Amino acid sequence: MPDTLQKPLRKGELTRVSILDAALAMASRDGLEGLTIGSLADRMGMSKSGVFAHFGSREDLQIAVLKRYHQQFEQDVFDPSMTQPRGLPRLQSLFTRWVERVGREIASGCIYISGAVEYDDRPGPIRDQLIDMVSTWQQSLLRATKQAIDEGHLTPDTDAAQLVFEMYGMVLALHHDARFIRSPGAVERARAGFERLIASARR
Amino acid sequence: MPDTLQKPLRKGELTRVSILDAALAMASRDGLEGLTIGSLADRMGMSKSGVFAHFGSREDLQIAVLKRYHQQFEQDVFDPSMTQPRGLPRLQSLFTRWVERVGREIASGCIYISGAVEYDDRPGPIRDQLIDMVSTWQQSLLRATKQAIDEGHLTPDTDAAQLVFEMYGMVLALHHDARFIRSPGAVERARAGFERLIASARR
DNA sequence: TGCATAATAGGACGATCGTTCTATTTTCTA
DNA sequence: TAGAAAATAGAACGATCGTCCTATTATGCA
Repeated sequence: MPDTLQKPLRKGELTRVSILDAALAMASRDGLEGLTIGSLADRMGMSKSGVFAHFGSREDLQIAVLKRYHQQFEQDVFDPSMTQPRGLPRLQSLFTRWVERVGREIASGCIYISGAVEYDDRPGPIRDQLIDMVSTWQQSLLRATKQAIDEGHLTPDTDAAQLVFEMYGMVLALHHDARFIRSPGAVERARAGFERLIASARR
Repeated sequence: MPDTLQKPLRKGELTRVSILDAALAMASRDGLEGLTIGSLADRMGMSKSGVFAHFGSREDLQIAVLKRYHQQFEQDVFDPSMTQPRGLPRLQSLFTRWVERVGREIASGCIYISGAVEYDDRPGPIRDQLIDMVSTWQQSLLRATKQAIDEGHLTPDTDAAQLVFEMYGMVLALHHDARFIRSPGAVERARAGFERLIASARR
């Protein structure tokens, strides 16, 4: 094996990751646009320029945060669901894990959702990156839904894209009610809505 | 009638309203937090201090924008629906007018929805005001749904709060897909979702 | 253990923000 | 129409932002 990917393991690489984790936590709470190098430096106990040096620009930092969130999301929601049998079980796993994650994120917030509002009218690399990630996730849901139809778990006349639309709405409503309104029971409502949605497409 | 409410009709009052309209348009596009006195002054062809003088502070301006949005929302969605017979017709009118409005707002954006994300973790008077307005709207939907049950248009075992939760999710998904993803047909999906939702609660 | 290099600190920059102060112009009224 | 009051302009303030430049400290390899 040629040593194309050498192992740097330099100290700087470690602090870069820990900065990224702090930035992810802050961006989850205050939004990607609320992420500021000064406050990030305070949180890290570093100087502004010390933090800045790890990323070429604030925009590069924001994109790095986005990629890290995506990576954690896939690892937490997507990957384990792929071990489930294709069709309805896999689709249910995707949704359940998604809802559980957003439920856990109530105190911090989902960057896919907050980012969609922050960048719906702000063109640039961050918006492009975000749309790419969210679209990928929606495509995964769509694929799993179509497979559930192919496997005969859902009726053949099921509108897969419509079902994904409503699934997404369920999670958006969960995020809205739990995080903004702070009304309890939103996780259960999202689950119940999904059950009803599947039930009406099953037979 | 005592002249408790005299008619000032001063010029300042007129420009205040036109500033407010410009501010509403800008806040719809860029969010309430993106609203800036400098850019607002540019748009109005006025000086910063000239604009500022009409509102005691930026926060007061933001709250004024919020109240104006609320007023237009009620006038556009709520009020005309109240002329419909109570029960399902009224509920359908509320949802349809809501969806139509958000559909029209694709180029600008709904402040209730963007504000929910902007202020889900930002305490203060703006958040309080926003929660008050959104809660009022949700209560209106809940009341109309309960009336539809009472009138026998929906089955007695219908979970009204759950139905409102899913209605809200449908509009959030519409806003998300239309404004962020820019995928066409979201308005039709929201309508179709509502139809299915009502159909399953009808018999 | 020395030394090149990576990592970080400190300070300064221009820009933009909300806000305040004062001066000037416009509007309304007696 | 003169004069008080309202509306607006202009400039300056302190704060914060991202970014750049330079000096200092820490790291890791020969």
